[in-house]
Amino acid sequence: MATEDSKLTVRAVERALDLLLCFTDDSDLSLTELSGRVGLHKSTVHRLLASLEGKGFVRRDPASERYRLGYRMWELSANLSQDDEPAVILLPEMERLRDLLGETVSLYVRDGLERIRVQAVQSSQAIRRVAPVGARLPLHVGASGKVLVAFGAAELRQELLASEVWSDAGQREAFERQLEETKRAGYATSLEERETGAAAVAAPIFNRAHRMVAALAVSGPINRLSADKMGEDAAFIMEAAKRMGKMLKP
Amino acid sequence: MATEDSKLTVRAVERALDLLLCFTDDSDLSLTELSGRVGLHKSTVHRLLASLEGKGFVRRDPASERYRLGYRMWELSANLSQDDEPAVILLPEMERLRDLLGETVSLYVRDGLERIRVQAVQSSQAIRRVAPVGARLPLHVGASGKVLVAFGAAELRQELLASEVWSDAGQREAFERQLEETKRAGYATSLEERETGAAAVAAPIFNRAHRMVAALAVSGPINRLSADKMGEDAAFIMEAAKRMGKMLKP
DNA sequence: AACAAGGTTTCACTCTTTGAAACGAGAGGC
DNA sequence: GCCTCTCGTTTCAAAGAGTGAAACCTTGTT
Repeated sequence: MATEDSKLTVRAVERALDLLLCFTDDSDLSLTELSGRVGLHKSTVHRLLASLEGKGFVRRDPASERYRLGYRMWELSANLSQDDEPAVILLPEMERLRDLLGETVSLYVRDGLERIRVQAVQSSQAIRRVAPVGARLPLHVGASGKVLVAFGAAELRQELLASEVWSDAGQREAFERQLEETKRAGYATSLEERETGAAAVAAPIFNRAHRMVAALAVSGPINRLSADKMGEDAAFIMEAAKRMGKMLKP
Repeated sequence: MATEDSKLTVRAVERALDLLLCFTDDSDLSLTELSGRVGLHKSTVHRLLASLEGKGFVRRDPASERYRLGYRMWELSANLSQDDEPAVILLPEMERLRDLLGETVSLYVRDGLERIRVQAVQSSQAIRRVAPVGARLPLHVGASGKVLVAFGAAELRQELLASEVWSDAGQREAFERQLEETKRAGYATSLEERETGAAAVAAPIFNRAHRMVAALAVSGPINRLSADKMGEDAAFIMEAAKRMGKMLKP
């Protein structure tokens, strides 16, 4: 890939943010590790880290001298969940749906060519789908991925289909067919697409301006969520999604 | 103040982080607002925001076109609470203390010349101290501030006393006396120092290497937490703090 | 239609960032 | 005790990257 839009962004900033993103995989890292991770010279990384540390985005563990995310991140993350965030507003409704169906309920929003699980309530059953909030997942596998693409902007669909995520043309064409099916049915399903033994049903949530803002997903083990069962549950999920859409701000 | 260590940090990165910090006050901001806030030219801010947006740290509300924190922040904040974080490990003990005393319990760590409330469990009483997690507060007022300074590094104490936070020398000297009293007693109290009608008792939490890692505070309305009552509660709080210290990782 | 108020892009100047290399500071090993 | 290896920090010259004024575009308003 070429330099693309070399003028429109600031390289040093992007590099610093790449450093921050290293901490999604590991909680603490040394300078040399970070340097290797992002492929930059030690001195460059050191300078960038000093800037991050100065603003409190990164700190050094007093004992190990290793770098970790700083407390400014705690401060910022506390302000993430504003009252107008779907992840906050829809939580009670998600709990109701969880209690109704007995399975784990998740809420996804799209971010670029990926999706983020911004909220989740776990099933209380012994065998259940565990869904950590904050997880970033691909858009081209899973029920909510299909929903987010099928009911999203046409440009997104083009961009995803033209991207490099497909193992072969067959996979891409199968996905395209599933998109059509999703638009027709109003919901999507997935059987062991991303995790073996796991199944999911997902439906779009539209705000009052008829724009899709999130995907609501119910997921669990395949022996409880058979194809038939998912078809039945879909009605409840779509109804809940409709109700949720009316609760949103804009 | 002069340019200080002009060579050791990266200006563009610091500016970008300043932009991110603007979102602790407001959930969404326009380019012009941000530009005014940080005192930089629109085009500069635009370029920095493009970099932040490209990495997902900032996004634009599709409806209002205004900037907000992006979903990468959700992802990162989900990874903040590692299993070795005091804020996570100590939560059950904090709940026990809350049930024992019936008042709001908070956990603070120092960050620079400030402190962050990294965890809190609210009292269940109708009149109670509300303590949002993530809040950044000054070090020179409040019971936990005194604890964090009194039992912290000597350099920190020097730095704080030499800083510009004091309204007059009398205030600073009173604070120094309270530090001595705190070290002697093993805990600190505050009566309406930061918020009128609020009182607090705080004790240090030391890890097994005898380094102070956090301050444990119990706070409530001044009519329930009289000076006498605080003295009695202090024993429970110090005992809880001691127990908590043994639960920490390093 | 003309205007105003954001937001976006261009462009020349130069200041800032960059990475190699030198320097320090510990931690083991011999 | 000395040497060596590794990791973090600072220095420095070269140039590439960031900066902000200004022009441009887009959208909504009078």
